[in-house]
Amino acid sequence: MLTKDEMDRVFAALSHSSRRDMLDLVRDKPGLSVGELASNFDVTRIAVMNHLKVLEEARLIVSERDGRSRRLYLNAVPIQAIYERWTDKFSAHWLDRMSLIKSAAEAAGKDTERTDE
Amino acid sequence: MLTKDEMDRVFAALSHSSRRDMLDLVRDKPGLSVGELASNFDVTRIAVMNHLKVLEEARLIVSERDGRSRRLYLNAVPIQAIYERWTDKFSAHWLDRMSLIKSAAEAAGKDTERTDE
DNA sequence: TTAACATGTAATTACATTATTACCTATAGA
DNA sequence: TCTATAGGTAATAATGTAATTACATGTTAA
Repeated sequence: MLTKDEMDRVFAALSHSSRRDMLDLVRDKPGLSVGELASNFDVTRIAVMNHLKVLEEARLIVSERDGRSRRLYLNAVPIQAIYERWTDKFSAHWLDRMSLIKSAAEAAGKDTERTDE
Repeated sequence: MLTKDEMDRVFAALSHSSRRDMLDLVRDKPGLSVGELASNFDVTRIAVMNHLKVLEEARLIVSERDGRSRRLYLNAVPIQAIYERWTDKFSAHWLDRMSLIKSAAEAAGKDTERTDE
């Protein structure tokens, strides 16, 4: 279980699409270096490092030094915690109420580009 | 499945802790009015409405008019989509690599205050 | 119709995040 | 050593988000 503060950091980290992309890349190439990671983005290496810092402070990415480079890895623990938050706290209720919610959505005409997804 | 743009809106909406709290409240009292929701927060009603707008644009909350008030409901669909993203795209890999990731984290000494060696 | 109420919009200000340039540190290998 | 390389830090500019006050719209009930 994460503290409220850790939860804040994880959600803040996930709120930027480049950072979500970074998680995808590190997942696909565990042990990727900072430079290799940065080469996948249009922004500067420094911008990527700033994002990396946010991800590391949220503990979504962990790293180990390897000579003059640094190897990056995904850390699943915070994601597991979020998964548990949603499933335990939300989904258990939400699933029970799915039909109510869906009908409410349709009645409100807010969900109308596609009435069925 | 959500578009990249819809995904952006959902993560952005979830990034603010007041908005996550609002989801909890609406889940617990489906059909809650805007004013009732606002009474749970220290900020102004307008600030709450701004948050509400973000949540509605992310389709995490839907609403129906009821006379001069508005009833709010949770919409589980975007959460389901995220859940599927993480589980299909991330967790399947992450779970396979848990031990690798954990040992990497410990080697880097980034994941715990305790240096267990 | 009118008063009170519930909600909504606009414009502004304060604050936080993102991306940049310039500079600094540490390592591998000729 | 010296130099190219990989990474890291600091300060700042540009952009985006959050919260506010003031005003506007629409609904109920007397």
